Amino acid sequence: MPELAEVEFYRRKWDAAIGQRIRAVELHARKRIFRETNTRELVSRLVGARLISSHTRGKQMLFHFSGDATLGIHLGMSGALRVEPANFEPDKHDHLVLRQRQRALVFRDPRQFGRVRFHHGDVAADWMRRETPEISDRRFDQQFFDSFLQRHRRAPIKAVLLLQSGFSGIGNWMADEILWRAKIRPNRKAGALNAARRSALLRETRFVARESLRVIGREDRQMPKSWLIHERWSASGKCPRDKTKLRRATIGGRTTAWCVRCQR
DNA sequence: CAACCTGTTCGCCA
DNA sequence: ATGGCGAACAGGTT
Repeated sequence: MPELAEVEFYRRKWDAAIGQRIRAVELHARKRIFRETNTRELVSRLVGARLISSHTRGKQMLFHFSGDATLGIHLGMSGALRVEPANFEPDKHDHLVLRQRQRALVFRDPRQFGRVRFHHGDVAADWMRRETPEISDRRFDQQFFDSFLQRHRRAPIKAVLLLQSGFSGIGNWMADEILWRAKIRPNRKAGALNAARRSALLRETRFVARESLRVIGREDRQMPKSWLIHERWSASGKCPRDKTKLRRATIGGRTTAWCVRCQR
């Protein structure tokens, strides 16, 4: 499931563990999820360390532990974080288990498009750093937005919205939602949007990011009925505005749903 | 049984 | 050198 707001939702699941010591770490170093990660160091540094804090940068989660240790988790397409009782027994897709006295912190990812990283030291590793401003950041302004679209002017706007180097945390359903709200056809070239439409697109990008973060924090997380997300999966999906049957096609390498009537 | 999937990275090409 | 695009990664679900 994981895009911006869901990543935030999963990150918070491990908040229950803050301040507590890790007593044991269980993983299988050969799994793809640990590609290019020093798992021996991960285990040796995390055992005995306390979880101090965590945050997200786009879809990347960062968990900070005592002793300058940072665990990075990316959920990929099918990843999830859970908190389980102390006697939890992992199955084959539970790739990482951090055991505390009262609970087990679990990372599960059947498809293993996600990734577990580890870094020790007070100087940040490349994967922890990020030049890209978050959508909510003041630096994500019209100037940044316009120059990013200009740089990718030959690509369809849908594909541009999926580039994490500009739209931190935006994924497939959010991109469709943003374009639908801004009434822009997903296959329109990014460089073909005039100033008024770029302004609308920035506004709707901020709106969708802010609203999904606000709503998805709750356990019964459902976006409002009026949102495109409820219609975009079924073949019979209709535009929430004018009830036109949605069109579906692959744009920017992903399945895209849009309304041919109100998106131009 | 086949098609499909809320993500990223790589190699090829323009 | 930079950007666009299709393929590959893998297993569960429809």
